Amino acid sequence: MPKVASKKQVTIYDIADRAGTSASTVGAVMNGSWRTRRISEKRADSIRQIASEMGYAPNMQARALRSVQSRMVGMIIPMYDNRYFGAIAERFEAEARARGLLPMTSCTHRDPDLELATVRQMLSYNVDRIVCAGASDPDSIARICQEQGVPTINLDLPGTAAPSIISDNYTGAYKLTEALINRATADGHNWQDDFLFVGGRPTDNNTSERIRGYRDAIIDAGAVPVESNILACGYAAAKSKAAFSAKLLSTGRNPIAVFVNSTISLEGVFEWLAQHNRAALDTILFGSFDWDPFAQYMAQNLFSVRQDVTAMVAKMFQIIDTEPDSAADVIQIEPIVISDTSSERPQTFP
Amino acid sequence: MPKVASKKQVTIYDIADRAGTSASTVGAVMNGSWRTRRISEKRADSIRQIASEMGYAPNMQARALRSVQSRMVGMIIPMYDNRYFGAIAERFEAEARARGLLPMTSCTHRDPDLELATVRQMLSYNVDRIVCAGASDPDSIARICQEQGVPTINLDLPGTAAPSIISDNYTGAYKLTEALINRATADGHNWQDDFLFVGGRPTDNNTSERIRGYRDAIIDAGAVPVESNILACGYAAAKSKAAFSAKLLSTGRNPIAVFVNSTISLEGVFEWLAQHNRAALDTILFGSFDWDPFAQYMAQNLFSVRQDVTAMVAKMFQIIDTEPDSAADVIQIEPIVISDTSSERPQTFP
DNA sequence: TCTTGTTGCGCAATCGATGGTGCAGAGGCT
DNA sequence: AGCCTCTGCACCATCGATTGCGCAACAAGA
Repeated sequence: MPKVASKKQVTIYDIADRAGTSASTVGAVMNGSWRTRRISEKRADSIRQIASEMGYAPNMQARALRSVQSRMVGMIIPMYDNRYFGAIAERFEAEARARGLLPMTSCTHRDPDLELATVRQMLSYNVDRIVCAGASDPDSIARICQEQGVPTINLDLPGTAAPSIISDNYTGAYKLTEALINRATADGHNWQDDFLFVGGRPTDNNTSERIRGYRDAIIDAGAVPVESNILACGYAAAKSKAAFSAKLLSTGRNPIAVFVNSTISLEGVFEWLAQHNRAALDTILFGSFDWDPFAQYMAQNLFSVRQDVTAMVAKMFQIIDTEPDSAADVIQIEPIVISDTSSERPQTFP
Repeated sequence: MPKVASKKQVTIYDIADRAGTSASTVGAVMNGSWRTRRISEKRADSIRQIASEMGYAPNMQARALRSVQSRMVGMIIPMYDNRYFGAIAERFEAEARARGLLPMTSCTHRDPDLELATVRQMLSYNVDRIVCAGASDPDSIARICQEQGVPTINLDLPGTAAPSIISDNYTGAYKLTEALINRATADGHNWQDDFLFVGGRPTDNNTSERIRGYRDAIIDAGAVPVESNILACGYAAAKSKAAFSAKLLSTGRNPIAVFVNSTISLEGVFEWLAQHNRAALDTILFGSFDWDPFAQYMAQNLFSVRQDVTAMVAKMFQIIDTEPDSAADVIQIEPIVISDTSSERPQTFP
């Protein structure tokens, strides 16, 4: 990066000169500690006046260097390619800003090495806290952060070394599966052998909990889960597309219902169907764990689970605000199950 | 934010002690200036060895305080609720990381005040550069950054006070409009009075350029643009939904074609149609300036313009890398026009 | 008048890395 | 032996804000 001469920054020394006082007094006034340092109201006012005239802004580097607190909070997140993570980033930034903290978010592509490298980089900048959203290995991250005395907190995927805020994946998946079964049954389908689960990593907590919910709902409906119908092939659209395609080509028939474990996996499924079997888009029942507006409005028969991102991030900051070093509890937030939108009144033009 | 005791960070002084040398020597070795400071190869090796054993990581606050360069680059962006801006954030982070810079991105909701406040906050942290992506008022931002000697660069929306990298909106819109007209004509429709333009802000450069492309393509097709068909009502889904709804209710008929100026506006249009006029989803021709996978796969008759985000961000960093203080040129990158996907072979099961 | 307390503020060290400057010792030349 | 040139490194001030400590001025009580 080419260097450009950085011009004058107003410092507390400049203000002290103009105010005929000392830098420490100015510093105390500017950072709010002036009452405990017994600076008079009058002097504080005049300093504030001069500071605002001169356009003073504190140098956060200097403050962080001296006080160790940087007022930066970092977050790693897998991707920005879906509404769920987009909303997490957005809420995280808003809540951080509301507290005067500088949010730094970085997407790490579900790559454990990149996650660690990014966290190390953030630690170099003395971030006060790190949020691991959807991290592959939150416990390793928690460990290296603890060495530096930086607390972490997990979002979306839980860990055992720091508090975690996640959705109630089991219940969400159970209800979503149940809704699909009810609809399939109402439509007179024999869904038992033709109800797929597509996407996700079998090793991650979210996927395994959702599979558990999927299985239990099937069992409670009096059927037997078919293991070969569970295609936990990863999240990426290309992977779910390939797995879904292979499954359909091997069975030679359309499924009745498909539980898709993320919008990004749903993208792969829809892409394949749009290209090879468009009619099935209107006949198969879809369940999506995560919500996307286009999928929701366009598919006639889509049920979604929408995770309560606002509540999750709010809860997370509540923990950050109140508990300095919290236990590694897992807090579950109930997601919202959305039935398809086809219930609203049609209003067609002739 | 509660304070947690921050433990020992390894510093150059700790390493100097263990290596039996001085902090300045260690510093020189760690930051790469050791050759010009005539540190011997042997000593450099032993210091590096010890540093890695002790797990040294430089304190970037201290470095930034002393050297003025923070190695942080900030970016403001409107939202993360669509693929276009999500991709911009993702590419920005990747390119920054490849250069050893710390990316900081923040979404500012197209709110000029929030944009300025966020930029000021970033300036407090001495970011080396600020990228204004889709900023409402990039020139004001450029001005306050210039006061601090921090260069800026505009992405997506141009400004006059800093270099800008944008899509060739005129050409993209012209081609998109042309494609829609060709299809409508081929389908035997009389589209001239029923070709809407929905979404965007008439005051922003992208919208006005796209409207210009839309108009010119209509004129070149031998028709006359209808001003009341241009609904530049803002980008938000709720606004486009309301404008589109009002238009349809006032004319009492479906349009033949709709040019929608962003996926977020398309969301509003689709939402209204899904709720009130679902059949029209399959009959109206849609053009979307910006691409979304679900919209693309699900709509039978959607043409999209996909902006070349990778090229745009690469070009931006090329300017950042090579030209210290570049002229306020506007560089246009050609976007890609995508016809609907209905051309691929169908493969339906019985 | 002299101690004791309180108010109001300045001094100076400090955080960790950077970079200008100075200086000892080795080696070469006359 | 005396002088010069390099080599290799150490010393120290500095960036801007924070903070422990100290001290003058004044009031109040004895």
